[in-house]
Amino acid sequence: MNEKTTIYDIAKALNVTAATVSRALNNNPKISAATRKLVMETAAKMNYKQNKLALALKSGKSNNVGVVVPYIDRNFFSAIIRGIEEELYPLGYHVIICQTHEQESAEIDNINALLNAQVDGILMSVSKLSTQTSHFEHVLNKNVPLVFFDRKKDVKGVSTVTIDDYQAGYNATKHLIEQGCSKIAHLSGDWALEIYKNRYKGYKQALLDNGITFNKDYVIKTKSDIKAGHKSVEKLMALETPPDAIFSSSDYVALGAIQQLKKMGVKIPDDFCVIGFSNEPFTKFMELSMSTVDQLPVEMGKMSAKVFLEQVKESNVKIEKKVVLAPNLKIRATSTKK
Amino acid sequence: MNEKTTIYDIAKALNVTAATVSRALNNNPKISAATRKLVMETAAKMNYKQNKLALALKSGKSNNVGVVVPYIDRNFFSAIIRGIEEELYPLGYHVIICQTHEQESAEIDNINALLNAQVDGILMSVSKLSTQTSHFEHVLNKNVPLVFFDRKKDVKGVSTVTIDDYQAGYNATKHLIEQGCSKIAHLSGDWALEIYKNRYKGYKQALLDNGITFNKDYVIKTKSDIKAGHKSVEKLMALETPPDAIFSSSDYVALGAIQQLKKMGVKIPDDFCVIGFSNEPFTKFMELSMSTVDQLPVEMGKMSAKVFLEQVKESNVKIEKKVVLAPNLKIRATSTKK
DNA sequence: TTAATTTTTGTAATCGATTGCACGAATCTA
DNA sequence: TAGATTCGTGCAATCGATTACAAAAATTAA
Repeated sequence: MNEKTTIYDIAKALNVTAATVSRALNNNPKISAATRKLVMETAAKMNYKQNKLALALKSGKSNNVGVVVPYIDRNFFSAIIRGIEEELYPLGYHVIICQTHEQESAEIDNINALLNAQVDGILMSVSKLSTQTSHFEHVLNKNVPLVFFDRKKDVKGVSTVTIDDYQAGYNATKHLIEQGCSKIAHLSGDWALEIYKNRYKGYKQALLDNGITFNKDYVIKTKSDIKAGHKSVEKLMALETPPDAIFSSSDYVALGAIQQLKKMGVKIPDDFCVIGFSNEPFTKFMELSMSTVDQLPVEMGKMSAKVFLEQVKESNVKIEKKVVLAPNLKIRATSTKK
Repeated sequence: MNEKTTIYDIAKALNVTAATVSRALNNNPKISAATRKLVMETAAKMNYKQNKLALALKSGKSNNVGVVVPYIDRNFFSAIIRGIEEELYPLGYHVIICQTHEQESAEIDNINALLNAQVDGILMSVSKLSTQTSHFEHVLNKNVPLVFFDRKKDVKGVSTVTIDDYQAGYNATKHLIEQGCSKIAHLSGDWALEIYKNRYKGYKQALLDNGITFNKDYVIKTKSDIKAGHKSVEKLMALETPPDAIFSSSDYVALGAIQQLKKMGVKIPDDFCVIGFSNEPFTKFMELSMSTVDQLPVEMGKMSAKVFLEQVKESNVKIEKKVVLAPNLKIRATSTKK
C-alpha cells in the first residue's frame, strides 16, 4: 500500500514491458484491446497513480503556473487568484502562489524560482517598487508566457488584462460632479504604475469636460493605507479653499479620509462626498457604505487565465493581447446627497 | 539565450562529464578548487539554472506543498495562506493552492491531484460537507505529511493547528454576561465540524457557570452567510421571550443579524449585544464596529508550516502534534454598553 | 503453403540531475 | 624508488514516464 507503484511494477506483474503499460494507459491505438483491459485493471488494482513529475520532466510541461501578487490576503488579489484557479484547475493546471510584499527583489526571486520550477506560465501584478524590466524579458526569453493583470509594465511580448482605469476615474469624477461637487480632490498612488496615472487622467479630463478648473493642489500622491488617508485630509482641509469631494485610488486611503473628515466634523455626504477604489468587502458595511469602483477581480482572474491558455495553444505565434475590462462604479452612501 | 542550458552543456563546453559539473555546483568536496571555479564561472556565463523537476524526480522531493481551503478569497483563509507562504518560501518551498468550494468531491480531487504532483506535504482545512476520512488516510499511506488547520477531522496520524474554540466561545459569552445580557442566543454552524461544536460548548458552559439557564430555543444552526443572519433574527425575535444578545460563530451571520435587528428597530448595543467570529476586516469598519473573535490566521498559517517542517525533519518518527492557539476576543462597539 | 501485410509488443534513448563505484594520476612514506 | 595513500574524475545506473524504431506475432492474400 505504502509503496508507490510505477508502470514498471505493473509491467513486471503482467510480464510485459513498461512501454506496453504506458501505451495501454494512454489509450494508444496500437495496443490490443485485451492487453489494454488487463493493464487498466491491474493498474487500478495496484492503485497506480501517474507520477506527474516524471511526465513533466519528459514532456517539458509541468502543468503548473505561477501567480505573483503583492499580498494574497488583499481581497482584490485573492479574488483574482480565485478566478485564475477556477479557470485553470479543470484543465489540470495547478496554481503556485508567490507574494512580493511590493519588493522588487522578492519579485525577481519569485520569478526565478518559478522558472526553475519549470512553470508553464507566469501571471502577475507588478509590484509597486518595481523599476527594472529585465526580469520580465528573462521570462519571455525562456519562452514562458507572461501575463500582467491590473498592474502592468510596458514590456514587448507581454499580454495584459486590466480594467479601463481612465474610464473608471472619469466616471467616478463625473458622478461626483453630478452630485454637485465642484472642488474635487484626488488621492493617487505612485505614477510609476499606469493604473494610478490613468485614474488621474480620467479624473482630470472629467473636470475639464465639465468646465471645472483643474487645481493641482487637490492632487496628492500617497501610499495605500488608512494613515495616508488621515494625513491627506489634514493637508487638503488646511488649504485656503478646501475641497468638497475626494476621489481616491484606494479604498483604504478613502477609509482613512472618511475617518479624518468625521473627526473634523465634516458631514458626509451632505457637505463632502467620497469615492474609493477596489470595492473591498468592508466598503459595503461601513457606517456609511462607501462608493467605490469595482474592478471585477474574479473576472479579471478568469480572463488572465484565458489569455494564458491562448498563449499556450498558439505557442508558435507570439501574441500580445491587451484585454481591457469595463469598471463598475458602485454608488453608495458616501457620495449620494439627498 | 533562448535555450535552457543543462549540466551537459556545461560539461561539453569544458570537456568534462556532467557528473563533475554536478559535483562542482553542489560544492562536493571531492572536486578540485580549480575545476569548481571553472565550472561555476562557466555556469554563470551560460546562464545555467537548475531544473527543479529533474531534481525532484531524482530526489523524490518536489519542494512543493499543497494547501487546500474552501475559498481563497475569504480573508481568514487567505491570511492563513499568507502565513504558510511566508514561513515556507525562505526554505525553498512553493505553495500550491486548491479550493474545495466546501465540496467533498473537490476535496478528494484536489488531494489526489496534489499527490500525483508529488507534493511534500498537504496543509488543509476540511470542507464543511466532508464526511469520509479515507482520502486523508490515503495521504498518510503515501507517507505524505498532513496537517489540518482550523477545521479538522479526527484522523490518526494527522497533526492539527487550531484555536481553542471552546475557550473562545466561553470568553465571548462571559463577556456578554458581564455586559448585563442574560438571554444570550447562539448562532452556530454544522456540528459535523468540531469548531462549531466547541464554540457551542464553551457558550453553554459560560452560561451554566454564571447561573444562567440554558435555553435550547436560543441555539440555531445556520449556514455562514448574511441571509442566514436575517432569518435567524426573525426566528429569535418571534420567540415568546426574545434574547438580548447573540454570540455568532460567523462574522457574516452576525452582520446579517445586526442588519435585521436594525431593521426591526432594536438598539445595539444598548438593548442588544452582538459578537461575531473571525475578525473579518469589515467588522472593524461597520457602522458600529463589531465585536468578534480573532483567530490569528497568519499565526495559524505559520504554525501549520512549522508543524509540517517538523514532520518532514522527523520523517522516521510518526508525530501527531496538536497545537492549540489562544483566541483573541476583540471587544468593540456592538457589545459595549455605556 | 508461402509471401506480404498488418498488429502488437519490445528495445532503447530521452528528459536533467545525482551518486556509488572504479580507475588513473598525483602525492606521500619508508 | 617501489608501494601505499589520497585526490579528482569518469562510468553508468537511477528517478518514472514517453516514444521512435525494430522485431515478432498474427492475419491476410495468392
